[in-house]
Amino acid sequence: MTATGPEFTPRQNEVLASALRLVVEGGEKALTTAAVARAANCSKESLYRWFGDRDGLLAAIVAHQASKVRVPHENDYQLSASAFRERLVTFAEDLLTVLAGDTSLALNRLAIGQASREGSPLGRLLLERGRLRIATRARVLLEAGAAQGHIAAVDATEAYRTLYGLIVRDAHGRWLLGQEPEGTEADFAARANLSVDQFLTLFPPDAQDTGHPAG
Amino acid sequence: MTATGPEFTPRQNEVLASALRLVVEGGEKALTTAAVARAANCSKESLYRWFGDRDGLLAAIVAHQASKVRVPHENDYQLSASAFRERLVTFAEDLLTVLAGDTSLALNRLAIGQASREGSPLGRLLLERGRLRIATRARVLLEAGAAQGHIAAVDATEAYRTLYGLIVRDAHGRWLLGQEPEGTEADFAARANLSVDQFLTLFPPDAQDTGHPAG
DNA sequence: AACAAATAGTACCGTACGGTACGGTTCGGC
DNA sequence: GCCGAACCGTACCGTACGGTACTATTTGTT
Repeated sequence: MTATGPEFTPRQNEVLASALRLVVEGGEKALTTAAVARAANCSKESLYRWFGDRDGLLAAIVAHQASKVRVPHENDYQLSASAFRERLVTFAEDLLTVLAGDTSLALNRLAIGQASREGSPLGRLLLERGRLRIATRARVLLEAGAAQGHIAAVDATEAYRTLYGLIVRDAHGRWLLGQEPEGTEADFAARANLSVDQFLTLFPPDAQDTGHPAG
Repeated sequence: MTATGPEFTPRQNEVLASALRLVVEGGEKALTTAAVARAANCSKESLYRWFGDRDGLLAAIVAHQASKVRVPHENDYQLSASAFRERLVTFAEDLLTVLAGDTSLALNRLAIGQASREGSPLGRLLLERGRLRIATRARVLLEAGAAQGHIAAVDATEAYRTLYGLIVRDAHGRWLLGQEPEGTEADFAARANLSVDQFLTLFPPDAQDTGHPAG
């Protein structure tokens, strides 16, 4: 059951924050138990007592940070078309900002680098506690928009994935591979606006009940 | 200058193929010099003579495999609208098939896992010899299509990135994180068709010269 | 046949790192 | 003030791995 989060003591959170900094700055290679102990002013013995082993520490880092993914739970109903569009644009900007951030990139690289192992628990953690939450938030918004006739009423997951593709395209992949996110905030805003325009073009509100917006 | 590829001897290619198998099956952790030497029936000394050090071996693996990215250089002109669309669908299917493949995923994971290092040569290698080639091929196709009036004549790079986003969405990210590509060939074909439909909706041929297809 | 170059196989070295043990210190409970 | 738990800091251990050295064997050349 995992009880939705044993969480950690404040001290342990401090240590995890230090460990996260190491990962962000130097990648997985920099995350040795000795380095964490030194950076966090704690003993290796404590690390092992708290997190079991190195893998447990990695998992704790990801879980700790992913738990900070707080999606704003706003009321999406009774939105005008323009307000709905504004919500989508904000979502797009937030998504780009998060994905281009040091922390997100570092944790994704960490989890992806370990994903060859069977089970790939880090990847699952990131998928379930990071991406899934964001996707859920967006789906709620999209379903509300559909209910109010702002967009075509189709499968929210399909619609969300299309929206994601239009917003992110291949940028995340390029960033993960080391290409600098040259995007300024203004660029992100422009990208967000354009992708939402495109999304609304593909899912126009007038479609009566056809499941395929572009068929 | 790098002379577009010093390439390797047949024997060295054999060794690189063995090394690639190790990476695909066990990730970077499985790629120890001893394991490569054992798997390829060669000596560690030869490995170091040929590839310099472990990083050189990694780079050689990526370069070797990336050099196999052979984009079909077809004649894209004098295509009917339906033939042009068919080309796009084929491209989409090929892209999904490649990205979902074991080898691509393993090499991307490898390069991404190392991308924290400054310079991230593996990432650059993959970007320049893999993604860039594919993008170039697609851009040529798109420019031809635009020249023949099959799609709106806009910046080919922008159009390609949108096409990529519509085809791949967040699937690549999920796969990289360890989620199984549940897609069968039929699923890929359906996805390819739908994404091309969406793309053609966003870049309709009738637009005279507006740079913004959805603005 | 003689020789040189390349290579397989193995043994070896140094180090870095995961994990453990231990002494000294702080801190809360009684 | 006393005790035990938790914890820091450090020292320590075993191993795995990157990289090197050496020998035996093959291969190609003259």
